[in-house]
Amino acid sequence: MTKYDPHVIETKWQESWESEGLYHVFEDPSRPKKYVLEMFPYPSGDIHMGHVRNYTIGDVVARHATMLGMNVLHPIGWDAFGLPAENAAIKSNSHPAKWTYANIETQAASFKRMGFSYDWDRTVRTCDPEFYRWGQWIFLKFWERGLVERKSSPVNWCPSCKTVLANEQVVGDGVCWRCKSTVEKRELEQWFLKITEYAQELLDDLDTLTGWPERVKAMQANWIGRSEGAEVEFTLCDEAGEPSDRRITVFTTRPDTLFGCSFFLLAPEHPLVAELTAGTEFDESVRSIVDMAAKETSVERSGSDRTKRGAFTGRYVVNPVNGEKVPVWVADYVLMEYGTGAVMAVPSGDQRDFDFARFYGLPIPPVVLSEDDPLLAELAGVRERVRADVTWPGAFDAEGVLVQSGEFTGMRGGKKSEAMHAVTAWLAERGLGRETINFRLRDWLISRQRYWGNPIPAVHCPACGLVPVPEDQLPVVLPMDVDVTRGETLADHPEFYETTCPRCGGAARRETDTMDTFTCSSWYYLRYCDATNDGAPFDPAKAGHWMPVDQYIGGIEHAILHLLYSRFYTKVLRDVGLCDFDEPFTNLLTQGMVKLDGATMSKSKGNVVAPEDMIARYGADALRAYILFMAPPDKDLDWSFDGLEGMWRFLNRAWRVVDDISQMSASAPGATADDAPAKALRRATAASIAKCGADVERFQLNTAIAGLMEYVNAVYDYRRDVPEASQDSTLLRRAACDLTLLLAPFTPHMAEELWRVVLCEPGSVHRQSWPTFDPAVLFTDELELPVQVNGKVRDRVVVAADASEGAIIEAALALPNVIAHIAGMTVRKVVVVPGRLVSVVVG
RNA sequence: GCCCGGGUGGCGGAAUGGCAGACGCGGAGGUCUCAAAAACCUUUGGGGGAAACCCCGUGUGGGUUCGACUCCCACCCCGGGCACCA
Repeated sequence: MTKYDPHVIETKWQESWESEGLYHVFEDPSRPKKYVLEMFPYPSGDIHMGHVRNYTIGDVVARHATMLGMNVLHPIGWDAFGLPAENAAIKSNSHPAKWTYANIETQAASFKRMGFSYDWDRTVRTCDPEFYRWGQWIFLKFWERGLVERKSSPVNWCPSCKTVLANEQVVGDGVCWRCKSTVEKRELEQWFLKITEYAQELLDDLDTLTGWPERVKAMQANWIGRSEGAEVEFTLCDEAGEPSDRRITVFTTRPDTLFGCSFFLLAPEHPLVAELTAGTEFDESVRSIVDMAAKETSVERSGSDRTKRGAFTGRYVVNPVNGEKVPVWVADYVLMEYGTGAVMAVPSGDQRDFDFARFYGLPIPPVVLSEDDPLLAELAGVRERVRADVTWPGAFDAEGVLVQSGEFTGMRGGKKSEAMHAVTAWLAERGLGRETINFRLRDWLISRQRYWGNPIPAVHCPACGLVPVPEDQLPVVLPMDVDVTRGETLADHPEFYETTCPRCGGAARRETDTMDTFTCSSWYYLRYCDATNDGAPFDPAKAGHWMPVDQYIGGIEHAILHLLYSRFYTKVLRDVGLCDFDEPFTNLLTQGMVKLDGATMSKSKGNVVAPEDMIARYGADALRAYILFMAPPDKDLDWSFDGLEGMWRFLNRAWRVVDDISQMSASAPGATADDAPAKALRRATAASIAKCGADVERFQLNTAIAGLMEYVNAVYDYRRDVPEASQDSTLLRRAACDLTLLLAPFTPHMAEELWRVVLCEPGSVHRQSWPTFDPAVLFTDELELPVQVNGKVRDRVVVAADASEGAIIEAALALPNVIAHIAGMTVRKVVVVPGRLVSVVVG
């Protein structure tokens, strides 16, 4: 009789596994490979419950796959660059590297204490030169392919983080993803990766990701934001309508409404605005709109219930489709970032234009009418404009029939309509427009004005311009003598930035911006395949063996950011010739958040439940099993202490029954019991093996554990129902061994102790095969089938497993409660679902 | 507004068109004990009934089906993403 003592056995086995190299893995082509990966952590400090959940899910999946005989890669590493390290260094008067590496040590110790089955030899830390060197190398490959651009544009600036941000890092109501400060727009010259060149493929390939959750794919599709339409050329003209040689292009999804364009709009930031109004009487009023827009944040400027403001520029453009002269206005609701920053206003077909037209008294000529619009009687078939206003309360933007639209009158209009294609074709023939696809996705701004990041390998040469650092000079090493506590960045270190041009040898300045941390996380999963390679980021053959990641597990908060960037990197590396696959992550599991009373746990709120405290009390195995049991992995979970005690009880119950069975003397040879309890136990064993495996494969880890509880209950039932002297110890020992094997992925330490010490079985439980069973055991001689009368269960019938349909019906109709419910009625039909139920229809 | 996901006991949750509520927490009662803890046993959706058993019940309203938590249509509510996107 031994006691379950997790504190002794857990650390004992952790040390043992490490010295045995139990989780060390190498490529073995003789077995099917499986790459199980959890999103790597940021070394923020102690681990929290979210980590426990994320990495436990992955560990169960990896261990189960290993027991199924697969060649499993299950690595870990740290996403180690980033601003929190700088902030922490300032606070503690230290260096970001010191803080980062110390936290990595702490987290690594916690992960080991949780018993995760990582191959530690493949550990990646993105702030190690051995890693970031290859991030720079990949950047140069992007550059060679024309995917790197340095350009000036209005960018997001976080005043608190003192750096620019990518669009994807501006979240919610225009706040910084990390510090939640409101982001400002600034016109700056920055480095971009041209992710937009892959917009169409990133969108199209979402359809191939059948192993991804719908909502993640929907979020990415939303973010990429494809819309089909046309570019249309408007020609600037003078007040008399005499055209100039100056054209302004607009993007529209509704070229079919072109005849309804009654004014033309420019964004306040549009470069033409100042030029058009300079020195005219309109300059002042236009400037007031421009200034007002500039002062407001993008949050203040958005919101559709806001009154739209604008000013006439005094200039006109010619509508290409009818030669009409329309006034050019500046309007604060036109965005420079989307389309061309210029819009053809069709107030009858667009609510915003409608509001604007009403406010400033501009005409609203109807061009697309609903079938039931009374105006249709007046305007049907009318090609010329006879009406320039409507009595509608708002714009009509649905499908309808064209009126007052020249030769297109009578066609069906709407998005992607007949008229849209016809008008676009007409424009294209005359060189006045073309079909276009517009994306919401912007290029990825990757430069950061921060120290603790991967230096951008570029040199500014007064003679040669921007020059890439040659490959053989990589890495551009991040110097360690920068004092962030004094607010220093690389730009404060002449010994870093003073250099010579790699091309002409003249004096030059090294780039002092670093790369967005998301560049590191966009390819780290490839590095794990070949983590110590010092001649390349990875060997394509090794990546070819392991990639793509079969199962990726992480938080939903990366639905756009990390997952989109990684997909982009993979596609570029494929085009570079380093990968032969299109997508990095075949299956994705987005695990839910761990909350406390509905709120996210955070140190600042002081509502953190520390995993370490739970381990100290119940051990890592109980914590692992409990966090999995609380809810399905993809659902948010509200932490509660109540059930943890129950999980502790379950582990003790399982321990006790295995321990008891291990001490039974062997039953007489050949004396295999075949009574009902023995059959029931055999069936329970087989059913549990089947259920547990199937549940793990579909990530129902909560029901997998529930199934193990049922199994333990079944073993107790047998021990209770059969007198001790008659119990079949062979059968029980088999059950105890199978139970231990099934527990192994979930509670690896307890299972190991039971296997090696209590049951005295040879070798590690984690080197055993997943248990199998004889399906024949699942069949029974007799079945109990529910009998429904008109859809309601009224009785149960016991029949032989091989009974004929006729015999089943006969027996069912003879049941007392069935007779009572069909009395006085006619049996119309009897449905027998084999092995399931009997359904009697009466009327 | 558009796009996703969700709505089941006191609670976490289960049920891949077939007995709704598995498993666990919590509750009630009991066994063991001087007592407690631990362990074990019984019970636990609501209502009626002594019981057999009956009625109601998976956000709402319809539909398909012998049979619907599950499939279809419409709607309500909650969570999330996008959004003055032309």
